[in-house]
Amino acid sequence: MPELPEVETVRRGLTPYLQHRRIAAATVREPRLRWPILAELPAKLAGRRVERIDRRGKYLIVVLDSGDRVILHLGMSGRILVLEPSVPLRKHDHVDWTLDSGRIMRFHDPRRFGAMLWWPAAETEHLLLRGMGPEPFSDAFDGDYLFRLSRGRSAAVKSFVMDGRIVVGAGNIYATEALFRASIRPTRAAGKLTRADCARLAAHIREVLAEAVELGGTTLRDFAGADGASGYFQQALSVYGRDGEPCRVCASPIRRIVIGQRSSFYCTRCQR
DNA sequence: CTGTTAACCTGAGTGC
DNA sequence: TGCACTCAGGTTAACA
Repeated sequence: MPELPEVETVRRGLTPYLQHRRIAAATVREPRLRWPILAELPAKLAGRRVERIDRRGKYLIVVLDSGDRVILHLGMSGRILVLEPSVPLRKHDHVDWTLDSGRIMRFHDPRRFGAMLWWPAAETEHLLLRGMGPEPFSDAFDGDYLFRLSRGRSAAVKSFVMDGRIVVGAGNIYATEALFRASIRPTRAAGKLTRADCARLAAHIREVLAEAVELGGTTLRDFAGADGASGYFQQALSVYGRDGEPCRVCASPIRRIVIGQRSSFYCTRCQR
């Protein structure tokens, strides 16, 4: 489900329901996520107030009044919804936070690649977040940065920009779309990009992510924001999932290949 | 260090 | 209906 725009959409949807609210109780029905949920998490959460929700890459960080934080990740299939307590439980509803408003924040994740981790106030840095690349909207991320880091790299440029140590937030959909907008074939060795290529690529990564955030993300299967609404960016997809269909620019057929075990799509004419 | 691959897990869709 | 198979928006660990 979630790349940066979807995670940001969840953050924005969640914030009005969680910010400045107290967590009355937490229930963990299935602790076996990507990493096990700390057994003491419900006890640690009970009575805490939520200061705010931050985002770093595809991670959500719930900051508590105690200074402790909870790191949330949605993996491939995770969803977080705020619901009335009368809504019946479904399969894979692994965690509930009951808020003092009476509503429930419910974490649902069929594939369990997601995570809910405790980050104590005393720890300045979390292992998971260490070594992450810059946010795509930050000043640190631009064409010069991409050019510098890509020198000598033989890996496909698509794998390169999906590597969270290079830049965070661009997953399979948006990396694919940004490469189309930048007219760069996803198989090109990162080290063979010119300065101009890198400048276009950085700009288009930022642009496509920003547009997707504004449209509430991409809903392919079951992505939904905290209020259950779906995103609208799928209507703006140029190549992702369009294998065999005509390019919207030149009408050449869009081709599907596999790079790094992930489906990739590109226009054989527009992208070199 | 870089690059590639398998692995984690469940469900939906397709073809026979 | 049932079965076999493929695919899915992420990330890490293990390996060459």
